[in-house]
Amino acid sequence: MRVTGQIPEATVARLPVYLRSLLEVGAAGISTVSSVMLADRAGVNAAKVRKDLSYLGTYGTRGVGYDVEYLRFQVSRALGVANTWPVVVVGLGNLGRALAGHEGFGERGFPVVAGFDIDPDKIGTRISGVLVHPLERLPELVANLGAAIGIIATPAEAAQEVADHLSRAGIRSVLNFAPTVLALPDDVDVRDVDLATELQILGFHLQRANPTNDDQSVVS
Amino acid sequence: MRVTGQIPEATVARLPVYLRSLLEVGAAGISTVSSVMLADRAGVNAAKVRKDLSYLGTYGTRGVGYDVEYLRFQVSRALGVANTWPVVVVGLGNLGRALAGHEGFGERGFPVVAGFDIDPDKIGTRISGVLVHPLERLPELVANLGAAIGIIATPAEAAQEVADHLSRAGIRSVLNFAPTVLALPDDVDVRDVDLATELQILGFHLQRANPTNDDQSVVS
DNA sequence: GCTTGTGAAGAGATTCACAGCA
DNA sequence: TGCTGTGAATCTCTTCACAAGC
Repeated sequence: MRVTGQIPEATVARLPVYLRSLLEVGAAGISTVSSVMLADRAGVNAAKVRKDLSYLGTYGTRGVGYDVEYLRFQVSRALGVANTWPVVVVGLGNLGRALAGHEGFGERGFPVVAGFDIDPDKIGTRISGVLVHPLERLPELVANLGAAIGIIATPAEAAQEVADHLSRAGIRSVLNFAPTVLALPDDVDVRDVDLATELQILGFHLQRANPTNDDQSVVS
Repeated sequence: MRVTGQIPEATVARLPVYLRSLLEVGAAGISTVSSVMLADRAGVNAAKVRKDLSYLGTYGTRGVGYDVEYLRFQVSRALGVANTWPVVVVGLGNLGRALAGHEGFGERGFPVVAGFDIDPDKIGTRISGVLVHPLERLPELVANLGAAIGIIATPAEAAQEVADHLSRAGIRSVLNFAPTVLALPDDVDVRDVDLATELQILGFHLQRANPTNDDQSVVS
């Protein structure tokens, strides 16, 4: 007997990757996968796949592997993929526009139901198919549309204020693209995606790989 | 004596956040920060800040704190911010366009120097100020422009092939926005940013917070 | 006094290695 | 025989707690 209780965060973060792999494998007409094959597709090692899946339940068959369709169902269920979580995007500049039009969102149960901006020229227009409203209408529209997730794609200076608005409007999950740390109540779940930071991390490794004169290991 | 050697990955990932915080604090005219203040700005705890900074060297003053300007210099140096790493963007759809025009990149030493796409209508045009070339010219232009980082913003189906092209063209760092796992040689550093996955992780927590009928903890 | 720097303890994640079972 | 499921070992990261030093 196994109680499907606490799933480690690191595992949760990999479940979407496994789900994707299972969809690919299923589309290829394969009906059974081993942990090795899944690991290969997901870019991790087999022991990790087995350990991760074991947190969800005992869904494999020893000597055989996992039934693709059944495992796909179980991973979907664990992720709550059956649910639809409507999303609002705040800030329809460069990046907000791309996010509003990102097809992957709607396909995976995250329809973008409204946009918000402070630019009067944008308000009332459709950007990437999403109608843009003034920020003041956030509380009303979040409630009416049942929005669950807010995406912040504003400049850093505006992000905290937007986050406060979202939080007050009842949003409990925020995906933040603004390069700033948001202060929000504990019951609001925030994930940061900082594009420039990602490049800086790559840059760090490049610099280590190509040490220039003054930047080798240094004794100080 | 301290040897500035191996910095843990988790620390490296936080350095850009500290750097940002230091810039903010500096702009506010503050010349000395404590680990508590920095931690606050960076959204982590003070012990972590001190431990992280201790991997770079001994740059604080007991009883006082850190000199903002000096620490900023040291963190910049560790990150290799003095270097400029030219970036190419492959795939100028929705997202690629936004990335090509993302101001934060150029500002932080990652100028976007060329775009690549297979769409003949895009080739030869400027998208977000970046000239778009056919994929075939990748090797030539990567060499001529000294590009160090490749951003993949294509559909998943095209991503592996693009990654192979980048790798063959000499690119050693890849930022991948395509929702697929790339197979690349070990000397190529890949970071994945999967937007839909981020939402799925938020969705997982939402579902846990609002357990519906069939999805509570289950004994199986 | 106050704050850093850091060993040591603790928590969490990964990997190993093998028993258990089709 | 082959592959899963999982304790145990290991590694990594975080946090604690306090000596060192301004």
